[in-house]
Amino acid sequence: MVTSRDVARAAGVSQSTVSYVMSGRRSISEETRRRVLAAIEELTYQPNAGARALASQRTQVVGLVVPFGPGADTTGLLPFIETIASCARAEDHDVLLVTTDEGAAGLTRLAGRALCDAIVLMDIGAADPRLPVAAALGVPVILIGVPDDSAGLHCVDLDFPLAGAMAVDELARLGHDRVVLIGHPAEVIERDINFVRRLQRGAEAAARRHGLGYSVVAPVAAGREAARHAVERALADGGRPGLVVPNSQAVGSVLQAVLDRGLVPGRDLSLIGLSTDEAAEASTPAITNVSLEPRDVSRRTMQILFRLLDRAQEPPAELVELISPRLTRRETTLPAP
Amino acid sequence: MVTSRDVARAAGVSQSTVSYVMSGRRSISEETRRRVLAAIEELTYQPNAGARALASQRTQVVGLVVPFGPGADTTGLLPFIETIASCARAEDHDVLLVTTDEGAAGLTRLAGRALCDAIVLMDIGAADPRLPVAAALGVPVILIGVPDDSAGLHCVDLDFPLAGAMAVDELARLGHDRVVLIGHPAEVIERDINFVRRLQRGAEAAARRHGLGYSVVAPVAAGREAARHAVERALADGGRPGLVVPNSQAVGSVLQAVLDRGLVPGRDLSLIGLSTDEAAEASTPAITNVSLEPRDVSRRTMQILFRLLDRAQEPPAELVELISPRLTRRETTLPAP
DNA sequence: CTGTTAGCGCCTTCAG
DNA sequence: CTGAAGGCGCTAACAG
Repeated sequence: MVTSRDVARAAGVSQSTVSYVMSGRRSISEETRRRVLAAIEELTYQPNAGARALASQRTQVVGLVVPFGPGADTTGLLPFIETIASCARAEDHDVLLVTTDEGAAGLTRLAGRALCDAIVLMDIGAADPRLPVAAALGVPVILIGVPDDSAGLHCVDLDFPLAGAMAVDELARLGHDRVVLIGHPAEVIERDINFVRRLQRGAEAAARRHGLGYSVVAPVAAGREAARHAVERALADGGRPGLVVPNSQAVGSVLQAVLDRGLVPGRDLSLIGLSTDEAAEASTPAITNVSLEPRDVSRRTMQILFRLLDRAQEPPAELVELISPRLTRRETTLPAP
Repeated sequence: MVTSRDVARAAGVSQSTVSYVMSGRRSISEETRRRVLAAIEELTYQPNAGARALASQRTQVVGLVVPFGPGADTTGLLPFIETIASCARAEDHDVLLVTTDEGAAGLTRLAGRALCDAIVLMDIGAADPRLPVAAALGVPVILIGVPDDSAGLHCVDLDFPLAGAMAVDELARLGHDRVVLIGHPAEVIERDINFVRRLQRGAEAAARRHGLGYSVVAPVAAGREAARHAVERALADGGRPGLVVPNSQAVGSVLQAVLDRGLVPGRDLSLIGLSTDEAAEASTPAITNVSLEPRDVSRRTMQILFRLLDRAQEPPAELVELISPRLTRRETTLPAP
């Protein structure tokens, strides 16, 4: 292993000078700077992360807590991880992966062992038991997801009320006279996450604005049978219904159930999913969707995180940041009138 | 921050005793042991990871290099990551995520900065330029995927020749008289990965054994049009063809293309995909598949990794470990005769 | 502008 | 069975 002392010796300077050349924390004559950099290059020196963390109290690592483990919804998770990793690297940080099945213990470990400088927490429940722990951690924590009470922590999430409103606006524009939301399975609602409610609120308000009928069909369990039942009930009342399916996992089977009834979305009715663009495009027919914008959400998260880490900069005053979704028209909605 | 000195003071012992209690590297009287553990509990002491790494030269971190970035195939990646993280935690290790778009630089960084004790490298190309670098790293590296020349590194992967043979065996059993492989898009073959060829070899040998016709249709580009063309060519020669699609991403559109021709898999022909079980089950109709067994592959990988880290234990003599796939009969293959 | 020095918190050899 | 002490490699005062 080559240390900064080796570099110092090779460059004919003191060890601390090497350190200062690397950090830029004090001015160095062009001459010695060059010599040191040459020696670093020559010896392919790299600073020891543990030693640096010990001395500087900064690990250059971001902890990322992701929803793995039994019962977790991992659909569309990858773009989040990817974007977070990429943003971290852009600031010369690394990402340490922790899974939600460790619960609060994972958080105390990250902070207690000084494994990272900040934590990104995903899969936030409405009353997530980890939040009080997270808030008392002594390390900045940012939530992806909005709980009922954020405990003073910064949150970033999709603007779900707006997502609901956008879907309904579009259905109104296409001439539908009523809107049906096909909800989540009961277990998701239980375990999770108030984004469903937030979306419903937005959708309902928009429906009222447009004077459209509005209903929610009882949550769909996983699987095709349940989707069939839900669609049956959704279509039972006649009229010209537009369907909204705010559930990445269910969109496919709901679409299939509609097709199985001999109805063609895009001709006989409209269906708008809340899902990743990837999934929406991969489907046949391609689904008109409101995107979850994982990349925008992640980017904003990391932006706030690094602002929190630079004590030079003010953190954003607003604790809750909502990212606007994007509606993409594909094949499952009627053509514009 | 509470240090081991604080614990020592609270327990009325020396700091080194605390260290020995935690590591178990020398015998401690039951009495002092109890006192120390009580103090640790009381103060909720956790060892500082940086300090420990610096002193012990072990980080308790596993580097995981995953295929993110433009052009990477991330289908079915999550179960790998999840299983690797879980196995790491089972040995009190953490996982540091690095993306393939850093290339060899990511590897030298992991090792040079002493960020981890061992590295798991995914998305291995047939002649992966990172391999010589990886082999000279001074840190154990394990590959998920089998390159042409493993450079002395341990590899774990699905047994693709066997996967090809299993699919063909099944098609023979179901009474088909010829087998068509619908290959990968040219760009995948280029960039990647010789698993396609390995699978083809296994499939071809099996077809010969059974006296079946065997052909490969020119690679499918991404998208539905390409799938349509491929299916057209695959079915052009008549007979009773069985299709094998060794491409998670293409299975869906190939299936759709078959349906669009008015043919029903499971009635008019058979289609076997090489894909995750999740994707195979989610599809309508559910796809008979040969699974990629990401969990088995990952578990074996981590088992080897920790054996390499315990210099007490012998590493496995065999460098290349192949995991057996599993064929699951679903709705896209004919009923057994 | 540069060098010297004192830790950061823990592991581990050496003494007892 | 336990304590004292040196050092892991780096940062950041403190001195010049």
